[in-house]
Amino acid sequence: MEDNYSQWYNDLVIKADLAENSAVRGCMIIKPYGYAIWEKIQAELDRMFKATGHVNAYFPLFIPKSFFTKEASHVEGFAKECAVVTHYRLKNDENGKGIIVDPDAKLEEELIIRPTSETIIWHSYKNWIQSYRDLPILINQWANVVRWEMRTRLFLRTAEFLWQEGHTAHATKEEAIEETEKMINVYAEFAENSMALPVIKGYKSANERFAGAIDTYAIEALMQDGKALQAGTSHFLGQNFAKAFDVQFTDKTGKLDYVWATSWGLSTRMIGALIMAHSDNKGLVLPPKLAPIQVVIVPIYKTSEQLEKLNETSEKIKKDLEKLGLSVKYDNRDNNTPGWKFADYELKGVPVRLAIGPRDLENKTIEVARRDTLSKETISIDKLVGHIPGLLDEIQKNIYNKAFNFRKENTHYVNTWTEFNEVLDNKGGFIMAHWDGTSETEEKIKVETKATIRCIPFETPDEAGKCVYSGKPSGRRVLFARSY
RNA sequence: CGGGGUGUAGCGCAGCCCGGUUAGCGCAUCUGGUUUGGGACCAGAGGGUCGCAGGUUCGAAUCCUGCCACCCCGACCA
Repeated sequence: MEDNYSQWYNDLVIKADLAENSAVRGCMIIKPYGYAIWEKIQAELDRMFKATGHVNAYFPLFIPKSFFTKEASHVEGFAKECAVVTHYRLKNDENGKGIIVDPDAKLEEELIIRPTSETIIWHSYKNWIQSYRDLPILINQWANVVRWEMRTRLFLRTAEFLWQEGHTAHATKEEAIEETEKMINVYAEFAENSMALPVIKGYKSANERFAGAIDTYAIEALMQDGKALQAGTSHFLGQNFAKAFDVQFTDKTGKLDYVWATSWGLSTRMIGALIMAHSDNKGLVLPPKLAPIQVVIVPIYKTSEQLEKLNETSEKIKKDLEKLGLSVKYDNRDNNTPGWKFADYELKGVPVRLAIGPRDLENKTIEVARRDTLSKETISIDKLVGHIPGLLDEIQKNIYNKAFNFRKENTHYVNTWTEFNEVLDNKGGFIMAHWDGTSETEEKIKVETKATIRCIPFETPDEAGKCVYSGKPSGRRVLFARSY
């Protein structure tokens, strides 16, 4: 494991052409290649949301301050990290000091740049919901949000980030809880199938719960440096927001009741997760399902006659692979050597690289290289197109298995406080340990070790034990880790 | 907001302690040529208000004061 992990990671991101720090504190520029990864993530999630009955909509970036004050715990949770718009105009300074904010253009009510959209959305829902016939509302929005964090980290915690946020309204508590569970399952399925990232689904403890939620479900993933990353959350909001925004409906029996709510979100942090879960010393390793370029073809030649012949063969291979729905790049730029291109596409994480030269043309062969194992084989061109789809599947599986085994090896079942500290200091990773269920104990553990309860896993067997900290009885183990 | 560190070419850095020619190196860029099966080589060229503002001095990237920005470690968090 790398000691200078964060340094290595920052270098990688910059070298990999993914992002660089902008002049604005804690914001990121997502360069085209990084954005292409986000577009793949978006496309897959959007498909899954629609398959589960959701539709997309868009709400304003600006939220009047008064909206925020309506839900008490929500304000408390977000107040400390809001960017606020106070004026709407600039003017030339009379003393010639350039452009200044026009003091006459002060807004009567300040506008908050959304850190999340519950408040403005529930303000709208009030007008959309009168009867049980208006329910459920199942809306998702793709948006940017701003959270003025004290400390930022590229991809993992930037001041502005892109995400999707789902906001649903339901007639019954049961239906809302079912929705909350459904969406955490969608996230888990996405993480495991598309991102090749094994995750643990579970409940958040009261301390870690979303501001304004009754219950928060989360998926937690383990990064290669032994730290946990919260990869997606789904919240059961109860009737908190409905009450705060006075959203009532008439049910089938004619009785008036408050609406039940959920919200769920997943952000560009996932790009960071992808990088930190799968990368090696040569750069990114992208799972084929999310790779903007799945196959790259690099020609090797000396003369322009050779290149012409290679162009012909390569373009045909490219077309044949594209017919299978694959994304293929043929890189015959002559300003870089093949060796340079090999290294560059490895840095970018392209799953499969094909190299073809005069020698191959003679033998009717082609070199196939895998990014995940860095292995190479030479196969007959005739068999190539039939070979690639299966190879991509295999790579996808292999990346998942590698991450799964890593997590398995780094999940420690500990029973004593000494052991707990030893594991944290020497190995890191996930710790499954008993906990007495109190916020007090959780807080003490956090202060002493920086480890928090990542989640109370859904699928953990009942097991009598004693709290690793207080020694009080516990009915099951929970997941501890140091996290991002 | 507390503790530490860094600001010198597009990027990465040396020079600063101990002030003194025209501020240097690697990568990248441009031109010409030779190259191309794992990050090519040779020759030449362009590119700098040394973070900003004061001060000390005959003379400041270098010393002093103030400010600003960024990074790392905490508190906060997706």
